[in-house]
Amino acid sequence: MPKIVDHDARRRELARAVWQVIRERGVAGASVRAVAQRAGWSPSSVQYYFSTQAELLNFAMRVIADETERRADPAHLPADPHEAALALFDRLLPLDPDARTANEVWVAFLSRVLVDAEAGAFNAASNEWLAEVFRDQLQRLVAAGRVSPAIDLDLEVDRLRVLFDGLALHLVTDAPRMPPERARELIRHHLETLSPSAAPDR
Amino acid sequence: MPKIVDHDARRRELARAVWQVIRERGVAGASVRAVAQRAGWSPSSVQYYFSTQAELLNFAMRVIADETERRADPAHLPADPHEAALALFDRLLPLDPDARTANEVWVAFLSRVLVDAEAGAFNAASNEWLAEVFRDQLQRLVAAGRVSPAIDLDLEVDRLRVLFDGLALHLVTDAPRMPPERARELIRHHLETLSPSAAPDR
DNA sequence: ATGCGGTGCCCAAGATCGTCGATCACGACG
DNA sequence: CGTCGTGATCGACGATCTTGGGCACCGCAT
Repeated sequence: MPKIVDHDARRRELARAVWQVIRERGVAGASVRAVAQRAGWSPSSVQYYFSTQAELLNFAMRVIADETERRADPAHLPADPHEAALALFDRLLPLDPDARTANEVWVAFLSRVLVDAEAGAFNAASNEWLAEVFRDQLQRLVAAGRVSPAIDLDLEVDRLRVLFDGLALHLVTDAPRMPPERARELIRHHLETLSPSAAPDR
Repeated sequence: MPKIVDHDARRRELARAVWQVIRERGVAGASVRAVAQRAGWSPSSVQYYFSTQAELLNFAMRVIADETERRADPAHLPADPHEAALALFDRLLPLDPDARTANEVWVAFLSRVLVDAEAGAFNAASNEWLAEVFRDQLQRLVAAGRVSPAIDLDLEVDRLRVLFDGLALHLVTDAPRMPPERARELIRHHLETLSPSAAPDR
């Protein structure tokens, strides 16, 4: 067994190069050759770890999804459900530069969801995961009396999912009209409207 | 002046070929050659009308955007503001195959919004237009007593924009979990929650 | 009617890309 | 010290986008 290399580490290293190239030239510019050059390797070396370009891009996408899920770890959230929900959105929305970069790359990957079956599966799984997270948060808020128990949970989960993804999209693609503070305001307001004490005028 | 051809008509003809190819082979299959073959021309002829592939796809998207704006023409909307709003969303959301194709192209272009200045400007203008449309609708609903006059109009416009774009995104990228009927339901429910008579529990 | 110029269309070549096969370097183990 | 598998590379093929040049044809001026 000669010259043992940590394959997974090398693959993650290449994934980072993919993100950089995508941010600089867009997903269309994320050629195998460009990624290889960015990472300081020959195109053939990249192919040694990813036999196909789709495999490379899909892996880069999966790494982002994994990091996002890790960020959402409920371990260090505030005890109060309402505070916890707000904190969770702060972590999930692309409000800081790192998360913003991840979301820019994610937006770029969206085009592949329509074309690549595996990317589509990742996207579906990611949506499924987010639905679970939001369902859990809403249930906690209901249990704490911060959200009316009479809501249609499935419907509100979907509304929150859609609102969240639209918000993430606007934060990245329409920054001038959607600064981070505005996004926080919208989330706060939306949760407010679910409150049992919410007057219809507010 | 020899052999005069209506350039704009020819360009729209090619745009239609783009939609057909996208529907058959996806966005990735929308190569210049494939579009040319579909339209019955040589790749070079297409090049004569669109010097670059991005230009071709850009134009195809713009045509669809124009048609969408035309479809949103409030002239033939129902008189009742609430019915009119629902009808408008039916027209704007990618519920039928044509509108769906348009939105697939839109999703594919989202990645370019971050790296291409022209795509960015187009996206910004589109968002601006949509904000105006939604603001107008909300104002009509308020005037008709279907939406509480106490709402923060700017905030609700933004919430509706974000909800709408998230909905359009999910309709295209997560069709199994977001069928057209569910999208209609979400819109109806969201407008319901803005109603002055909306009980907090519903 | 006839030549001329511009328009519409196309071929061919250059550049880039994804992928495949063959090849080289090298270190661990027998 | 030889052998073999791993890591890394090069070269080539086909497909693609793009550019530059060239061909055909139409309509007006002469």
